[in-house]
Amino acid sequence: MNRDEMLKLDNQLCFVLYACSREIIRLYRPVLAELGITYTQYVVLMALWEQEAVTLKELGGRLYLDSGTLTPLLKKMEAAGLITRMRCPEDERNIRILLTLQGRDLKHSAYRIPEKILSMTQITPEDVRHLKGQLNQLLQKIEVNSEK
Amino acid sequence: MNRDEMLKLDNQLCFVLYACSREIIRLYRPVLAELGITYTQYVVLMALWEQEAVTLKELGGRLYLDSGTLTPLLKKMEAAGLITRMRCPEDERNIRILLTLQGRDLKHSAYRIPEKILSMTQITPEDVRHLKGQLNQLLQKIEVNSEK
DNA sequence: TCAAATTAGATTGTATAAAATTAAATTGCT
DNA sequence: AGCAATTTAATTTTATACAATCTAATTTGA
Repeated sequence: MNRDEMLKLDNQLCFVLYACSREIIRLYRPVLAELGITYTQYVVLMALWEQEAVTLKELGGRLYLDSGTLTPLLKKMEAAGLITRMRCPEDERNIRILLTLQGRDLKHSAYRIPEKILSMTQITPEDVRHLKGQLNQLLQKIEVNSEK
Repeated sequence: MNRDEMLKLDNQLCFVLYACSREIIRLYRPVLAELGITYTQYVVLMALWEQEAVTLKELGGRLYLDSGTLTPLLKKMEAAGLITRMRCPEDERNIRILLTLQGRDLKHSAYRIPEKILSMTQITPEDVRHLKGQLNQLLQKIEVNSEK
């Protein structure tokens, strides 16, 4: 591939990732709107359904988001009654994120989401597994490299 | 996989896509900053280096971005002297996007970018090709399905 | 023991994204 | 030709993202 080919949009791994990510999130939008949440709020909830009482810092590490994104997002979710935020007594610098009953209950409505999205994409479970594995490997490589 | 497993973050194809996309764009940021552009501006330029004089509508279709994103972005690029925007004489509703000499010349500085990013990710050309193919297939499936 | 360094979170400023709305222009139909 | 329906670009509104900076709490080390 010559240098002009290398700059073509269709030869960019990053561009197809960027486009795919936005297009899939577009599929989620109407489905999540039924629960009154956005995609970012959905990933926060998934993280908390797995492990509650994490700090903002830990949550950010898990989701690859910093306090500049999370602080306003979590304040909105607190105002919506999904979570509570409280300073840790043992170290006042940390904020601990907890689910409210409402936030915990929302999981019941969320159970049907994965299947719904899967049916919209027509992708086979095997392809999902394969693709997910490759992307996780790529993510690992980037993490290792940017720590240097 | 039971329904609780299905809601785990690590089992979401969408989440790894979303995270990967943002992390790779993070790698581009310092590289593109040397040219004085952002990642979105870079994909606009790549599209225009391939085919100039497209309308805003056509550009949006190519990049999966709508006018709400492109209009302010293109105005900024015009202010930076990279492109010009002009109404089509044959159909005044359309805006035609043209590169300036400076915008066209920026391609010379851009030639070294793909290799630079590749070396930062440590991914093999074979893996890139494979992953790119799978993501393009997924993108196609989403497009076909959301047109219904 | 206390000043310096570190850390977590909040704030600020800039840049995307995308839905909804508005305004302008064109097209198709009669 | 004339006008209603359609198309299109731009604008507005809301919600992320993220770098850079700031503040307060904690830890470190001389």
